[in-house]
Amino acid sequence: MKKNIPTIRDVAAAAGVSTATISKFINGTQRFSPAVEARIAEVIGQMGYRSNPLAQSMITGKTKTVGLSVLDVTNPHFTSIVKGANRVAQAHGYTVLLVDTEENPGREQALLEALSRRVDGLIIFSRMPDSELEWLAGLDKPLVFFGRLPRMTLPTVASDDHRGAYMMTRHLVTLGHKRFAYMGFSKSRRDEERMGGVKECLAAHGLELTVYDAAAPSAQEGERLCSEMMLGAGHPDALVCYNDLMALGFMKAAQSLGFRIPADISVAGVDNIVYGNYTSPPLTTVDLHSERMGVAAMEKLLDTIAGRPTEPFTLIEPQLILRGSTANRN
Amino acid sequence: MKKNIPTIRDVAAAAGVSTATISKFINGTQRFSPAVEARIAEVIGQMGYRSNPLAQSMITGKTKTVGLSVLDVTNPHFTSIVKGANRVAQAHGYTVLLVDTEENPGREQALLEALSRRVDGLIIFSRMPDSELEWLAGLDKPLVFFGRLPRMTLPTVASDDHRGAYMMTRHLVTLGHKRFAYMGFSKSRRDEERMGGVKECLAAHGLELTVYDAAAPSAQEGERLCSEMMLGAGHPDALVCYNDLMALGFMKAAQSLGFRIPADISVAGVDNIVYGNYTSPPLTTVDLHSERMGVAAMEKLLDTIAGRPTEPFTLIEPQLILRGSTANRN
DNA sequence: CTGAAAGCGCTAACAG
DNA sequence: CTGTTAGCGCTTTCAG
Repeated sequence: MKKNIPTIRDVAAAAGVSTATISKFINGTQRFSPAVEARIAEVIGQMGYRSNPLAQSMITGKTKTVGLSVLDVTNPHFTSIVKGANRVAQAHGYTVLLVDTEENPGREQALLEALSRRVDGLIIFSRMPDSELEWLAGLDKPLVFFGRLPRMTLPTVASDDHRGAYMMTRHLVTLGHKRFAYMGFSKSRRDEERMGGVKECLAAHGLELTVYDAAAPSAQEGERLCSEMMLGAGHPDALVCYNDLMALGFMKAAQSLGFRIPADISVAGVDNIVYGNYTSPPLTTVDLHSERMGVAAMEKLLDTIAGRPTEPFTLIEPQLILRGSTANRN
Repeated sequence: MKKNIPTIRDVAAAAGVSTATISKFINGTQRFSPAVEARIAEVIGQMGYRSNPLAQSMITGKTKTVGLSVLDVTNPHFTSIVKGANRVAQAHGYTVLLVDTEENPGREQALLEALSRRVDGLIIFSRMPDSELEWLAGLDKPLVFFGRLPRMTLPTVASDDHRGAYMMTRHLVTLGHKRFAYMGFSKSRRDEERMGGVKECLAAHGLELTVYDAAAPSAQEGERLCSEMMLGAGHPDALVCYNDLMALGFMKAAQSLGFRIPADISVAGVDNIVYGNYTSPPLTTVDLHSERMGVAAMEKLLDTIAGRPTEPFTLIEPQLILRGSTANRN
């Protein structure tokens, strides 16, 4: 099974030319006499030679590869981003190397460090504290970050979470809801923005907000927090969740506790993951345009790599998606 | 922004030792006098030196990195596999580089080719025709393949799809269903096995099967095929889908056409994706133990890389998950 | 204990 | 058109 992988030297020898010639031929850097080209092509063909990208990268400093690091490949929001990024990268001849960091946040730095040296640029979705963000710049690679940064030192792509949450809340207020709850995930950088949007809107209408905090942005946590929220004295009549996953979990648990959605409580999520379509009732949500975020981030990265000028900050506008999980109380 | 990344030579010079010493120190290959070690550590620290993994890999031939190629990161079945594989890899100090091939099957070979030279081994989920499988072996890398192979030339991990489908069908027959339909996805290697399981069971009970074929293993296709299946003369009373995604789509479409599930038709999927829990009714399915498959594949790969002996073939047993989308007709 | 030197596989001037 | 000659940044004998 140990086929000796041929090197450029083997090929050169077999074809009776120099390694430089092979190199130039492979990369199309230069043309040669038909006789030589034919010979080279033939030898390469029968030896099954492929240039070693590592050696190639080491000298050119280019890998035609970009890294994309996400928090959880299991979350549809992130996989949509991946889809978008992938499409753009492929169109430009780049390969995307995906890394899932959530399994072990402690290893994130090591992971990114390792990845950064193997790619031409990085797109990062991270929960890293701002202090460590400095460190990212030290990687000395073109880099695009997801989310709003306090001091915008890195090129970023972000959704307008505050606005999305505000819009959703505004809608629910208009529908006549009075007792609001927000199921958040405070470990996320964006939780604050979303909760802020909800609060700001409620404040403007003189309404209160009860906040619940999940340990993970998952359906399971949504289920877990449900009984706490619904079985106290006077449950809320409108719930905005940090994301759709949590909303899905909540709805299931609420329904199995005997509550009707949206009759007893309106539920809304954020992300517009595709599975929100398949629940009963289907989930009202805020579309953050995940895929478009992936596209924008990859375009920005590729521009940076190519030395093209780019906007340092792209904000993607949210959009309300109204479905059956919210009702009119007027 | 252009920090000159320090090389081993810079460090050696600054520390007043040779590059060889630095190299050995970094890799812990050898110990040195406390004085020297302290000096080196200090210099490395303040220069922020990190060895270049490319150069390192080029010479050692090891990357401490493995590639995992999946058909669609958007499909929960695959992301579960990723989770499992990731966990094992990290536990062994390996980094997983994930690649999504479905966007462009035509580019799959190029993608794998590129990836293979950058990693110590590969785990591949592919729709590649058997003829091209040969080519994979030619990559000359430790490699684990998902699915049953005709001529088992590669180490593989597979679910027992035939058995799972048989079990599910058996259960539906026992429940008293008479008119069976199978919604397949013939482009997949596993479709045949699943359909075979269904057919074999039905044949044993003298029952017929109507087959529908989807263009993609997606919820959207499930929705699309629904009207065709349900609005003809005499619709089926039991449907087994190639996967849960298709089942989800079908259920939604059927319900919006006014059918009740499972009263009018029992629906079952395969994969046991988490979202099957959040539909109404929740989806009956066959758990293929995706995550366990990822674990098994990664263990097998790591064993191969380390030169440890391994079973060439691992079969993961399926398990029936009974939920509300199937009913008793007796 | 420490260093000199020979490359890994490939590209990039620079000659011819 | 084609070849020579330096390395890229690092590891690894092999001496000292």
